[in-house]
Amino acid sequence: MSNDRPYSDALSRLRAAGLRPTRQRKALAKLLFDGDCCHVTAEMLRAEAMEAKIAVSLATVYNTLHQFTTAGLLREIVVDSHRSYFDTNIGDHHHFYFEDTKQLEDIPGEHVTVTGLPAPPNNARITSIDVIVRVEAK
Amino acid sequence: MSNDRPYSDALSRLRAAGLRPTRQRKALAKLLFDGDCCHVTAEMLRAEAMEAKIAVSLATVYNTLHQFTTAGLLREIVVDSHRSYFDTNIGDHHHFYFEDTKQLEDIPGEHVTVTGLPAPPNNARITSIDVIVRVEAK
DNA sequence: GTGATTGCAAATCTTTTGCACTAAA
DNA sequence: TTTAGTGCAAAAGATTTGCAATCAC
Repeated sequence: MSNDRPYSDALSRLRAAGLRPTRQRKALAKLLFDGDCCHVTAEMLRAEAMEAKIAVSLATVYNTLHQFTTAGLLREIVVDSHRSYFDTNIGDHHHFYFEDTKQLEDIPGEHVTVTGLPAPPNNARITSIDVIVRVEAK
Repeated sequence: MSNDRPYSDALSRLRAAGLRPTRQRKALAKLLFDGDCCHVTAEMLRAEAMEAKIAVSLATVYNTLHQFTTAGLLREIVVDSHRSYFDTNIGDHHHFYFEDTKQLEDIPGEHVTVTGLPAPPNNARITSIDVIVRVEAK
């Protein structure tokens, strides 16, 4: 519990996920999990990396985001047909989406309940229930 | 209430929306609103049109879908970051999304209720609340 | 006739892929 | 050393745009 061990944290997340901790993955994990931004697109993460003087190609950013998502470290949020958002908050929650600014904001999941849903057709299994509240500036 | 006046219906929808009833728009409106398919992508509608021997360019299909959406005749459903779906059902309802087959199915809205939502931040106004239930074959 | 609409092809944007190169283990 | 991971540039989709030709009114 020292004042500075974000790096080892990113490292342990990678190890736990069985992902080889390469320079790029460690750097991106650090940006994602130690940063304050929890909703990112590939382009945004790429920009953050460049700003932090970390050399990562866009292809690697995409690969990494998907690997992290598959590993359960990230969650993909679908709110815009042209852009993929990834969320570092993998707990149960929903989203406000500001259509003007294209920004996402978490809605804690504990209190949100969806009632009245019918059973899925042809005994399909529910993967997830996403609630997107689209808002615009008044 | 004769047995066949789908055409005039499509026509009146266009007129009501203030859209000039061109050959393409009438044909697409007919396919959309008289057809039994209520969730389409641009590609799907294009294919339907070609099958019906209606010459429409893909660009016009896109333009038309957006014009119809803006006019309130269609609603865009965001469930997949790589494809835009348009829904001819503009009433209050939600969706099942079959991730395997990439198919949408309506969930009537009357009985579905979302409770526990906080008020939107910075007094933003709610545009819509979308509930997507993602399912996969068992 | 005149302005809206269309078609086509090119442009754009996001995301994926192939493959030679590099780096973990 | 061996295998996974990376970068780049090219490919692939989906969607849009520019502009001349065409159509509705």
